[in-house]
Amino acid sequence: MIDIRYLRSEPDTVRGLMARRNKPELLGLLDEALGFDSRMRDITAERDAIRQQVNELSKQVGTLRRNGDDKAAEGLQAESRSLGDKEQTLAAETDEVTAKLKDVLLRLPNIPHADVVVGTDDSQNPTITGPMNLPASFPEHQRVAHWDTATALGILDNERAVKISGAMFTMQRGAGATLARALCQYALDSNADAFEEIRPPSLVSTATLTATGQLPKFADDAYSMSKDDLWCIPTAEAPLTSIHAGEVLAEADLPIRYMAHSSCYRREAGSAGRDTRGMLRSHEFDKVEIFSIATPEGAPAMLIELITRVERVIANLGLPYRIIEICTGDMGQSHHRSFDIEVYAPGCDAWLEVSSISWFSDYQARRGDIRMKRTGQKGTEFAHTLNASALAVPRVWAAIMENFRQEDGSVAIPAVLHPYMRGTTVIHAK
RNA sequence: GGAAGGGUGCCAGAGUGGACGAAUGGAACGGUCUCGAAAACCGUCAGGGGUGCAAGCCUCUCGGGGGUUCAAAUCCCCCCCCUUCCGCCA
Repeated sequence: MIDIRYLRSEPDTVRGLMARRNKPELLGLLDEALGFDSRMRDITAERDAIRQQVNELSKQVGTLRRNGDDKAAEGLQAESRSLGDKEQTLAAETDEVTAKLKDVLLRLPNIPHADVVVGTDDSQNPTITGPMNLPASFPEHQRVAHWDTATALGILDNERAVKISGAMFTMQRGAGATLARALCQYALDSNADAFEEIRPPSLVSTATLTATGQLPKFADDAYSMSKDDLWCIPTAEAPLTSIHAGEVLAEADLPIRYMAHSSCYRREAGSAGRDTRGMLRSHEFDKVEIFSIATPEGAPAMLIELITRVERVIANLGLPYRIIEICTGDMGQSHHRSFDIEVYAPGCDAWLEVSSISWFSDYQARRGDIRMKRTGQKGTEFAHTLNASALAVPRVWAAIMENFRQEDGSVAIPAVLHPYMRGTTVIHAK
């Protein structure tokens, strides 16, 4: 959520920053929020004034009763009772307007950082690093789609995955399955120097998915279990963020660094039929996420740290990659500033998004009520959250199949993964 | 899933309708004392919302939500969570 007090005190600044997202309807939402807020404060003030009178009368009733003056007490009770009726009407209206305001605020996206490049869509995302490791040209034997290579090697069996679960599910076998797991282990080990490993729940509550921003607006994208009011996590970001929901953290304990490997579940409601072959898009995939809660002033440095860490993980695999910044028109709902790392896949002839590194400012913290207390100061403020996919398995797996395919159709495994491959350094057909 | 007992501030813990946003103890922080520390003593010590230049004032919050009442931590209802026992189970 954005800060309603910020919007209230500097509406034009917020309008200006939000306009950079190039979504005109957002300005209407801002005005709606301002309207509800103004109304809410008016009736709250009125309601509280009546409550004050009721509280005072009740105190007097108590005193009169104790002194045995029941007749006077009854008079005051009657007076208080009629005030109570008025209070109830106002309270009902307050609740209604508050709910409306909250609904608008939950749907409003985050305010982009002032340095984010303005654009309308992903075609305007600037490349800020690279391309790195990109050869001038690729030999023919690398111009083969990973699904063909992997199916021929017997390490990808999507046909049976579809039989088991339906369209857009994948299944790796043998060295292919080992490779998927090796990538996770490698990504975790690469960040274990500073990040505490977490094994969070994969099924989470509505509140948890609301904190990170998936709900209420993107409910169709998530799998839900209506019997139990639980949701399958689309990313470990959700449970990691809510670890400290409702807590007040000491400034001295920040930044907090967590990492987690999890399966991720996505309905891909808007993209049925797209990227249906191979490993580019599926309903269930594995990912290692790195996550941090930082102070507002510590957040920019943490963003750099996350980018640096993810870049190192990808670069050490030897894959061609580039880093792009997400422009205002392409930014996600919760993002304050965001970067993607893409790897090049010569077989598909496409840049594949394999990691997203994001700074959420206090947007998620406000939704999840994650606060911090400054050393030696009174009061609290919202912390900042940031996260990055350290490694999303399927597309990296696919890029390895295409970049390291050899003339005989086998695939060489990057050296950094060898420790996790049970001795396999090249995947040959069985 | 069934039964019983619980959920109060940073922690422990009192509070069963009115003087309670909450006794008492501990912790923490500030101070006095001290060369310094300990002890002792004094003080501070919840968060949200509204309002105000500010000091302050008002309001809400005792797991969550509803209800009864002039008045609820306290009475009633629903839900959640924790503990123990039983059942089931990898």
